[in-house]
Amino acid sequence: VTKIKKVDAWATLFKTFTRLHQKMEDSMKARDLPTLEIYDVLWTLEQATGHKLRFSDLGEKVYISRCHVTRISERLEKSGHIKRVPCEIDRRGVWAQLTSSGLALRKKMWGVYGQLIEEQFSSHLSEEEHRLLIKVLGQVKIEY
Amino acid sequence: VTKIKKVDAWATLFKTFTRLHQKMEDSMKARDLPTLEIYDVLWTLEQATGHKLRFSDLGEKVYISRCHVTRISERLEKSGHIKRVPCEIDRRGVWAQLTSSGLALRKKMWGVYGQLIEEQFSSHLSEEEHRLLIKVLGQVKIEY
DNA sequence: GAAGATTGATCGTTCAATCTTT
DNA sequence: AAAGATTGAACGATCAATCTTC
Repeated sequence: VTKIKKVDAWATLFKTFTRLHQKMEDSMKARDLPTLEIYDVLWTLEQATGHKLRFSDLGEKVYISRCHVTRISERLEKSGHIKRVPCEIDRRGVWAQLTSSGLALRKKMWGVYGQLIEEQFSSHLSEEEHRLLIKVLGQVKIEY
Repeated sequence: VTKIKKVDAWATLFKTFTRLHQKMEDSMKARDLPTLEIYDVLWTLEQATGHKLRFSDLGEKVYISRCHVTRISERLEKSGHIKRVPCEIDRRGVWAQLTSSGLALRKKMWGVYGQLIEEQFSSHLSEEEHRLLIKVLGQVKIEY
């Protein structure tokens, strides 16, 4: 058993993820589809009750800042994939409401994204290895 | 043994890495240090023979585009961390030459970065788990 | 005063076009 | 013509300041 450097595990994680992610973004763009970040936003809205979330909640779920949520929502509204709806309960807030066009886009994106995950990632791993990854990476809790 | 969804492994990888990375970038910025991408550039130059690489080679090693290399090098030269040296053998090319100030910055960054890797990542994993991650993630070969 | 969201300004990244050398 | 690098323009992200509502 040879002694390993712990930092090599981090380096491997860094490089593997970064290149995989880059490759997927490239493939999405090549098909004129939005980024995976946008996919995350659409998917998060779809899962929410009523297909809507307040900007602040949306931002927390997908880990992006307030003004970034505003800017992304701006574009998504322009393209008709969400609608901004004033929040009646708390008039400071704004709902991001997924439209049927937004739902369709999410599904269309999944057609490509899901295939990329299979081809570029899952196909290289056994079921046991999938399980292991979930377990090991799940142990990593970020401390603030 | 419960059946798992393969996509959950990808989702875990995605979220864990993204948040870890974000947290580290925040910590670097909080100490007025450059991004991890810049760290990668400096470290790659330091490892190269003569502490220098042509822009095109540098770009390939750190997986960034030509014009991105130009822009980053522009800033690194302004701050004195690299020098642009015309390539004599092939006059189309330009060397990025690490300066002593650049080397010092790389080391200073490592003081923080190395600690972050330990605190936020390695400390949550056993040695065996480190080894496993390297093996499993190493199997993932990106296809173009 | 604090929380939610927006805006103008700034900064960094990316695209397409360009220039030089091979 | 192709490879290496650069540049202006467009685009996207981020910061600080602002506005409204709680």
